[in-house]
Amino acid sequence: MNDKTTRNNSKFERDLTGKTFSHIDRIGKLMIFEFKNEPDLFLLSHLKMTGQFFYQNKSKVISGGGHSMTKEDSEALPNKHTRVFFELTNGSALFFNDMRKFGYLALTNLAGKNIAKSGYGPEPTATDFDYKKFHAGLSKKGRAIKAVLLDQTFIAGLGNIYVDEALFAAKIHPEKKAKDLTFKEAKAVSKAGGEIMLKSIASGGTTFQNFKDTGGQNGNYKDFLKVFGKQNTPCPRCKTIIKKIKVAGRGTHYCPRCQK
DNA sequence: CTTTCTGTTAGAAA
DNA sequence: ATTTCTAACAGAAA
Repeated sequence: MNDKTTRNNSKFERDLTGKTFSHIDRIGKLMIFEFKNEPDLFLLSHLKMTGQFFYQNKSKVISGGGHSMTKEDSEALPNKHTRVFFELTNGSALFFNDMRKFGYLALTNLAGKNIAKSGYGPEPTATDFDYKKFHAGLSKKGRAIKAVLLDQTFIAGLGNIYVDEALFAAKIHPEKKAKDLTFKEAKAVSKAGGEIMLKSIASGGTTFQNFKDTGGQNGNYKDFLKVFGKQNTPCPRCKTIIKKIKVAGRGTHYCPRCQK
């Protein structure tokens, strides 16, 4: 929650009190909450680096007042990283936690939601993802392929972990110029990216340090990672030691032998 | 102790 | 126009 939203808390509360969540949409890493009978009201939320949503049913929601610091209480919500929480009519609650405060919740209207959506490129998970168009786009980019894959306006949804994993799957060096990818490579890396995302979603995401899902569970995709965080260990394909370098300002892991 | 690193991206600078 | 760098923040690790 940034300062701007904090200052607007009372308006934020006023605008949402009595409303009913009806559906949660998404584009890239942006969550879009919709409301029953409110076609011109949307709640946008981005988790950025450390944002988390937690849902607790009635029995677990604390009612306030003094309590001892037991082990169980260490997971009590709200806690010091809780920026916003919603008390729902069935007695349960939804908490938005964000240690580093980069994430946000923001109310907007239909026009605002559409503007936000228009800033995103196609999703590699889409069944109609256009590989030809993707390759044509790459051919105009002189930067490293990794930088382009992280560019949400160009292709939506991939973050640092999955870009490294997709480049490894497609055997492409992260610093290779985007324009130098063949059609075959462009198709392979975008296809791998989409498949990796879907597999990760199916296993609850990647818990790198302290990510938890809405119910407080770790993600299990870390068990499937091939190169991310695997620097100084053998490549699962060729046993060459995985390297870690910096590309586009981000920690980048790759196999110097497999990825050309 | 200080420095560097971290799952993201908007906005400034080049 | 496009690309790179920096800042926003808190905490863990080196």
